Amino acid sequence: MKIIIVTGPSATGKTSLALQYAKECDGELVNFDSRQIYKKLDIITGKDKEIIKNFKFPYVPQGKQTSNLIWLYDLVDPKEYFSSFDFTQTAMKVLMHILKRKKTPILVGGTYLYLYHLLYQVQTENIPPNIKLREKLNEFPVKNLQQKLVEIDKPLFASLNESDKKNPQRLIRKIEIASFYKKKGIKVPTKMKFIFNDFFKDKNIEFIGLTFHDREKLLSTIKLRVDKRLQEGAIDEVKKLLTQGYTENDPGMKTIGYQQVMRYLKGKITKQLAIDEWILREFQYTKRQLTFMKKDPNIIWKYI
RNA sequence: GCUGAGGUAGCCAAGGUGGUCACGGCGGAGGUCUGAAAAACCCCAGAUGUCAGUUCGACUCUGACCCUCAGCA
Repeated sequence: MKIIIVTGPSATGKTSLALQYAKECDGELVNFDSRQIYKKLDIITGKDKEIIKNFKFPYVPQGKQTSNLIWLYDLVDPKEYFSSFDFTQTAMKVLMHILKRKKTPILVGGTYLYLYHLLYQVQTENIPPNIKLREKLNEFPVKNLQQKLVEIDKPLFASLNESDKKNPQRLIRKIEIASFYKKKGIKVPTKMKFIFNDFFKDKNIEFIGLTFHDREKLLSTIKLRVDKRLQEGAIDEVKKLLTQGYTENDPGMKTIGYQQVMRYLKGKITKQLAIDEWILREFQYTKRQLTFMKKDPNIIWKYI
């Protein structure tokens, strides 16, 4: 059985390539873009709804299509949390469903962490996030978070790298984990192993990464992308969300583009500044994703 | 042309009675990544407008010059 994966920065043509594969091997797309999971965030997250709508499966008479061309779009409300764990759980169900019907799953997206967990993570214990605790701990300075973790599990803290030791979000997660184990009276495994997810072991995987050959091209493409989104009505999309009561603190709204446009609409920055910052954040984000992805030896890179 | 203010990294910007590696922020490079990831972090590089003078020693004091801004002409 075949599974195709297409990843890389935005505006590299992931969707077109995925659709090409869909035609070639009777496939169905599975989105792994963390922002497109959200309902109502269409324009700025760049959902290709038009392309999808106009897609025709070959060899299937019109009106007889039973396939869902893309999965995991519009799954949750912007006010809801959705984690990489949630993604993995949902994606596994979808993948099995697609394979059962003898179709080819084509994973498409840019959130490498989601893919990483799907492909490599072995979930040993079920330790859900404690939102109340997080909200409380978010008020704490890093020093206190470090102390707290040291109190609960000193070796775990010691095993963290310099970056994580100073990272509030990661420390809070570690506190959640350490507290869980302590309550159960089990020692926290400081080193957890990564194994290739069993599900993928017997599959024929084609793992494609699309990227630009230079940064200038990346930046100019992002500029054009942002321009396009503005023309498509990005500002109105945010206006509408604001009137519906969404705020910059909602999980889904913590997204590049929405943050900047919201600040513009609230009169905090000029429109030009909002646009410039949107482009800059998008560019920086892409560089971070590429840093993460390039460690994955399984990706076959294609430069455009 | 005169008067005033000022010239510190790509941008913003602190400083001092002259004395080890000149505070920061943004941006840039490189990284981190196990239930927030379009998140949150780590880390590295980079500067005293020019030329003289005073001094053991000047980014700091003096002078000239160049440039910027404001006001007056």
